[in-house]
Amino acid sequence: MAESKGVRYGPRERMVFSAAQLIRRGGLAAAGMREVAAHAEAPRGSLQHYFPGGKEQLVNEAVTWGGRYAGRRVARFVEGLAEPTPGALFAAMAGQWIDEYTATGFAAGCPVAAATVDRAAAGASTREAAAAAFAAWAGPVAQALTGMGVPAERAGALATLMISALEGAILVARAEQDVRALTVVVRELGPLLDAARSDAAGIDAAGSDAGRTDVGRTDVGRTDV
Amino acid sequence: MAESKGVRYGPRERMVFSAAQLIRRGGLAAAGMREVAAHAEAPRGSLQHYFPGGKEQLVNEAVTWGGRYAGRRVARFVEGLAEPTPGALFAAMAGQWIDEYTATGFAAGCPVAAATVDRAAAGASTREAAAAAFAAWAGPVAQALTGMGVPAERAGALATLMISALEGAILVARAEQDVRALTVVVRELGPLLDAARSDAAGIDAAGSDAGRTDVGRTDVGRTDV
DNA sequence: ACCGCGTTATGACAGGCGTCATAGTAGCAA
DNA sequence: TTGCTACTATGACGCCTGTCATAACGCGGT
Repeated sequence: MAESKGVRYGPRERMVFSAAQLIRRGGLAAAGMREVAAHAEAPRGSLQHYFPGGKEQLVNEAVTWGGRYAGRRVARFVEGLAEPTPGALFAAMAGQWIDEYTATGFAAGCPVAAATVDRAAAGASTREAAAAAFAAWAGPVAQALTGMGVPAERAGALATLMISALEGAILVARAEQDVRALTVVVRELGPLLDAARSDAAGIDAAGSDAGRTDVGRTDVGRTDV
Repeated sequence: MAESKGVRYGPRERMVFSAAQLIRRGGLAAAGMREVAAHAEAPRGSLQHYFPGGKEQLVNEAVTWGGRYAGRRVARFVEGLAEPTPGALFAAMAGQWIDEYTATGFAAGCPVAAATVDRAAAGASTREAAAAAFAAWAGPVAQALTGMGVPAERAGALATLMISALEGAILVARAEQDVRALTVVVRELGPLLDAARSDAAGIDAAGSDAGRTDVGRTDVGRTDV
């Protein structure tokens, strides 16, 4: 995104991208090889050329891409925040999903989650790709938290909490076809996250709008996943 | 589970049960009709007899069963808690998964999550079954929270938060093949949940072991899902 | 004996899947 | 031109899926 060069993405990248999209919508079963090529407007014959490892390779690259994308977004979110607090970052992360769901419906979820659900039991390589994707996502989050004053030894745990709550809320939201779960976790988790800053002593009790996190549109970055 | 009557489950129930098990492991694609019958040791010909609605009906019943099972477990957890606090309930819920994963590995996840990931975009009926399953789970949780002193208007939100965080942590745990995410969400969320009790004023700041939640084995109920 | 009904058995069907073999095209290099 | 390489095209293979049609079984009722 915004790679700024005028290059059209090549067929290989488009197929990885399309695979991620289709996985987002209906799991691994919905991402048939023929359908991926069609969705990417790429020649079917290129599949065995670019992905000699077959579907497993394609899926793994799609999952890896998803993790890297999420990680890159975190940095964007941070620099787009008016008041950089942990709760505000979490609100921005969830806000991306809220925006997508309200704008275009609840058709798609997280590709890493789908790959985990469908392949965690079998195939070690895809499971490892999913774990790496979560790590590539949690890393920037934890780093951002430390930058906001959260003690380093706590940042990793809070990053895991944020990602877990977000993934779960995405699931519930898709099932309910309602962003309620997403707004709820943002509202309930915001104060906890903000209170984790080491310089935020004494503001953990109800009051204090200092690190107040709003639930709503974020307008940070693009939602063109 | 402990239905106490000596009746063996009929083939119909066994097939629903087996479908849920297989979905837990590899998503809807891993729950083929023939395989469900084999896993349930039920005659293949009974499938079209008991489930004239085809796979969709079977899956929906499996998802519904999963939701009801989770809801029933909540009541068991509550009555098994030494000190009934919201954080302790959450620890017990996550503890069931920690126990299963440490004992038998990370092969299986939540069937409702898998069904949501695989069918939320298509097929409205399965998506509705998933939403109903989450509701059948969140209801008892919210009720238990109010019984612990959480204001009624907050209990629903906290139940959603608990379920979301748990579902997400299950995902991350399976990807990482490590219960870390589960223990982390329990530890980080416990104080927040306990502080939500209306009679818990002033104990939200670091100290107070009153509602301390331990992460670890729970030994509450069976894990025979 | 006979019927009726709930249940099971079995095989076939069409369709989709991932994979592969094989041939073909385009473009650059010498 | 010739040759080499990167990429594309196409059809077929075997396998598995969900579904259906059809027949048979078992057993209680009368």
